[in-house]
Amino acid sequence: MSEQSSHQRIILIDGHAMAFRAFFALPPESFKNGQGQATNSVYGFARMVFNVIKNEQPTHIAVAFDLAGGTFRDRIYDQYKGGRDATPEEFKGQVELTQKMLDAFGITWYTVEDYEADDIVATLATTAEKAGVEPLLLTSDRDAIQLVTDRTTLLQPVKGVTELRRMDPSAVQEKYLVPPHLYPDLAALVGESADNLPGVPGVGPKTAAKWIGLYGDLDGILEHSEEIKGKAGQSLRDNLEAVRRNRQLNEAVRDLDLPGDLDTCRLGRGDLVAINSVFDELSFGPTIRRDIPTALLSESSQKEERVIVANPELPVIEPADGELNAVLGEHAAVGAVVQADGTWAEGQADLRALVLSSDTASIVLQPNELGGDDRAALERWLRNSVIPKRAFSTKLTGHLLSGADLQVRGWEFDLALAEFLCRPDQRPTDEAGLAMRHLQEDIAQAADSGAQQSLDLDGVDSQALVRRASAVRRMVPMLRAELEERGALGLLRDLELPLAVILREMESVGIAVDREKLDELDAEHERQQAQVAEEAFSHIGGEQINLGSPKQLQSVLFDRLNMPPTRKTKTGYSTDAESLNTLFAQTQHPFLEALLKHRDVTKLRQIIETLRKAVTPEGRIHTTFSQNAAATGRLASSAPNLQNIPARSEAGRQIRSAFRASDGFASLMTADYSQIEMRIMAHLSEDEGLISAFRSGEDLHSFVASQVFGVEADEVDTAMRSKTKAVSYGLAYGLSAFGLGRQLGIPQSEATALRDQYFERFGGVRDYLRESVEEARERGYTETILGRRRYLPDLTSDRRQARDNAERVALNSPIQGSAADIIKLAMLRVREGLEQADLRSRLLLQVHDELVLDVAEGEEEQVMQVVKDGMEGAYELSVPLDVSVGTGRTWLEAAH
DNA sequence: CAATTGACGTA
DNA sequence: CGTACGTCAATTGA
Repeated sequence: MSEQSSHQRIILIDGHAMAFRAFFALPPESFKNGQGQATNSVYGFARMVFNVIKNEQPTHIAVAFDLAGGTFRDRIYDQYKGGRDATPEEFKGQVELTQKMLDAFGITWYTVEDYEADDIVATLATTAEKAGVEPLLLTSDRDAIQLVTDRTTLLQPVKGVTELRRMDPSAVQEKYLVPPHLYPDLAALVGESADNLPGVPGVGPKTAAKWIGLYGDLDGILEHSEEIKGKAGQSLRDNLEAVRRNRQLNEAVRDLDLPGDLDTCRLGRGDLVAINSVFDELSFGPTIRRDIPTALLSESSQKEERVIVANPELPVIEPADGELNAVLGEHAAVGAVVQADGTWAEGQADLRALVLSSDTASIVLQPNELGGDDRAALERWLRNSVIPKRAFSTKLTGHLLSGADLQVRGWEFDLALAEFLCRPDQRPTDEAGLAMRHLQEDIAQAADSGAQQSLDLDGVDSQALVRRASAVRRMVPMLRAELEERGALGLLRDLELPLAVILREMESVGIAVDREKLDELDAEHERQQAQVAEEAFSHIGGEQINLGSPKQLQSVLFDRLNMPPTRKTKTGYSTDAESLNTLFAQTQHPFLEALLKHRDVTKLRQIIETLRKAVTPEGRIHTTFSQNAAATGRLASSAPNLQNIPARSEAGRQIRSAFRASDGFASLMTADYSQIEMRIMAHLSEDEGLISAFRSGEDLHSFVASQVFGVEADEVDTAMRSKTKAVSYGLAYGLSAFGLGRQLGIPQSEATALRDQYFERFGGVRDYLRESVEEARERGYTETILGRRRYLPDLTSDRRQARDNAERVALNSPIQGSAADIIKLAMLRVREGLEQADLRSRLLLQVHDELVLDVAEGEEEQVMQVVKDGMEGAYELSVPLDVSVGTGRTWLEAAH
């Protein structure tokens, strides 16, 4: 690490001045925590800290605050800093929060009774200079200008708190017309309105600077005040006392007695657990959560690390080499790099470099360039399941290594998953996305900077890779501690981590697709789309509007055809399917029918098109499963999403016939849980009625309906059944009587009655729902059967809307989340069962309550057994888990 | 050109 | 004014 010298640098921040600026830089109404406390200033402060650390790479940092109550300056001049506007209501409390946040950051802050923040800054700057540490002052207070020297630089905020101007002695001279040490002299003459210090009337910076030029300094001017001619001279003589007072007040105190020494201010004492808990309290979002640790735990605050670059000629992973063996053998993190955009080019991503990082050194290597012995050593190391491996994303890293024909065993920690288990509502920790963004930045950066001081690995900055890998390594213990605190370590180790391996395989295998079938479907829908569009145009006078434009539709429907207004949206009236149906019921206008049909066909065609584009040359589609996208713990599928392939409409379902068993396999198998969420509801609520409904083995909704309506099972008609079904599922979603009524097209009063009737028979459900929300409110989180938590601070919000929403989430999360837990367990069991029985059949997809598999010739019976057992026995509820299985040539045929 | 919005597919 | 997602096209805004 050649560029890093032993140069030390301290950032000194005037806390009050900057907190106040931050307050005005960001709108308080957009930054509120769960208690309604404004946090905009705190947020701005955090961003400022991040920026300044990132840009200046300091080794030390400290913040100084004023104390309430006066200082010695007030005793000298009772109008000092008078006449200021009252502190804005929303600023109150934010300084204390900022201080609390700084504690979590491990940043030392000071207050000194009777003195101002500026005096603290002056003292620290003086001390630092003496110790050979370069001070950088971050304050908007002009009193700090006097502190600038050739070793001390002032960072003056220009706009907000992140846009800073560097003020060194020559910059001060240029802007203020005097050198820094004379600025207080000038300010004494000119006055300082911020401190309510009036200067000499008629004397501005130019005159003051001229005088200083003539007489050397303020003392010289005062000595020769009688000689100064003109109006300004007289004005000076009339205000000598004020000038002397100003000068006395604006002199910074440089010799305060502060606790600790410079080392107290050293950067790198942050505590991730504390940081996150304080961010929770502040309701801060994902960006700052990601940024702050990188700054506070950055390389500059750590001891230097040796970097070993392994090239073909360097035999660095030979186990005989004691030191390097230790590097690889001990707790290493693994980092990896991919070349392009991570899409499935020929089914494989392209690994360009791999970083192995330990506490003592990092090794950068290019696995594909490695010589035979080294390559073999690397393979052995990666395959050894006893050696724990960690990565930011084990799934992504696994893909990359697999692309280089390297197999990994012994994954022990995954930062992205750990982070997700701690903060499931924090959205953008999409592992691939985040890693990719970083990598692309690296690549772009490497391309930009022609001069490379670090080794260039095909345009990838090896230093950046090392920084990332060691960041991962250092973050692991912190996240682990946090997981432990939240009781989620087992969830990571026993569920998510092994699942990541399975998902990697599923993504890598992909699912076979019948391309001709897709082409066929596409052609058919294209034809239909054109036909229906013509039909639609014919009903509005032949005008060829864009049927996909809500805006154009609005003008046709509501302006030209004068149809009654529908539900309001941000941009006008809604034209969604429900609104159009309502309009059709009112107007019988044939255009609406054609439009709805056109929507249908267009949607299907889009889906088909998306799928067609996703088919690889090998005739397969590889989705990506995210383990950290859905806050309930469900998986999400993307690029393309294979969890929303049409199933409800007949036309849509045909798309499923394009998914087929792979070559060399006999059939596709689908296996799904029936009513898993209602079963979980029965389990969690311990409602006897619901439990016996499941144990009876009869149709659930009919059984429940017969209870609710008090009729025999064979007297339940379809209307009763569907109403009951709507109530059942509505309950799990926190549905209101209003919503239920709308859904069923019955008056709200009737919906209320229906729900009451339901609760009369299933009182346990009502009690459970009520109690579970209350418990969540007290604890601050909901929990699934496996202890997966979801934190819901809004349950105690005083904003109705936010609270109601959180309550619905609290009702649903344990149910949806427990279902997700169960099918994840099932996937581990199925995968294990297939391996144990030495079967070739393989998992392909998971669709929340359904698994899809490739079944090899002759394995159908065995696979069915493994899958059924694996799923049904995944978790023991107080009701049985029922799984139905189907097989067929295509996904459509396999459905049941 | 990137971000947002409306609409709609799934469980 | 029912939970959880991802994707598309049109639109908006920098």
